[in-house]
Amino acid sequence: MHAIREAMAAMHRRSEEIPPVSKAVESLVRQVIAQVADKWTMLVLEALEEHGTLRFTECGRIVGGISQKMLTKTLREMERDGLVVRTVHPVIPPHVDYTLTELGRELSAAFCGVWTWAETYHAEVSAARRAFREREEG
Amino acid sequence: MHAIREAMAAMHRRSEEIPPVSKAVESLVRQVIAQVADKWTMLVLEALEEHGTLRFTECGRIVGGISQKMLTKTLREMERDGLVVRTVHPVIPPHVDYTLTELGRELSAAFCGVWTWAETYHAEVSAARRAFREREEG
DNA sequence: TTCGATACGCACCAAAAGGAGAGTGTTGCA
DNA sequence: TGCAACACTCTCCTTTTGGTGCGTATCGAA
Repeated sequence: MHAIREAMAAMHRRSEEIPPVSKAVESLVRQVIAQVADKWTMLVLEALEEHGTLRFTECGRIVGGISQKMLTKTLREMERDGLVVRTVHPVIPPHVDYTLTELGRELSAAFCGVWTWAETYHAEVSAARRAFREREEG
Repeated sequence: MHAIREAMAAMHRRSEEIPPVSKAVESLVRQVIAQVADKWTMLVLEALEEHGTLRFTECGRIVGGISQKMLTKTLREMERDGLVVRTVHPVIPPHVDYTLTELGRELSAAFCGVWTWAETYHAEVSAARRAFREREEG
């Protein structure tokens, strides 16, 4: 799992010089993570995974609590990163739909663990928060 | 995996009325996800998972590129949510260290899939971005 | 003739995220 | 006397995130 960091650490041990190519890959992985580890991205990903192909408004309704602006932005970024395909049907009124790519489905599967964690442990998190607040106050 | 949503959908089908208790759980899961699906949280989680117990400055160095302010904030929130334990050794100069709890280790394991995805597919994401840009421009 | 349907774009604004740099408190060492 | 060490905190500032509401295109239906 942490092959890149380990390789970098080994190189670091050998020469104190981290070659720029590894740094580039590191930063790319980080950038991808930062992009993708986003609330709306996760929610849209899950909506598409569950419902297959969705239209714009439909997607927004299923995700819930997202503004049109953020939905547009999130979907555009996901399209740019190759997670969804956007298909425009040139009819009136306009009809656009979104489907996960294989890459998107893979990411969705990867996030599955985090969803499971949240569903399993949300009570523990709540308890921890209460305990923390009491420690702070009392 | 999507037990809550499915249960809610079923209830919705039956009565058009979603009971407040399920809504509360839903929103809690969402809140936990939103909190935890954060760039710095993921990075700190990984640093602690790999290195075990870490001190403040050490943790910041390993994560890399994080300001003291954000490191403090992230660690406090993780402590509040029961992901890390903060131990203060009352010596001079001060010595504070951070360790993952069981809950934190579980979350780290859950995120493992996302790290693997990023390491596996970052080249595909880059390619998709290039293609997207070319489509936009050309 | 005007309204509704769809998938946005745009402008304006508030709030939060995040960075840089200075300050703090105590002790041991030079 | 004065600096270094650590783990912060505080202030000031810029950037990003996110919300609201209005505009737009076109056609069919009322």
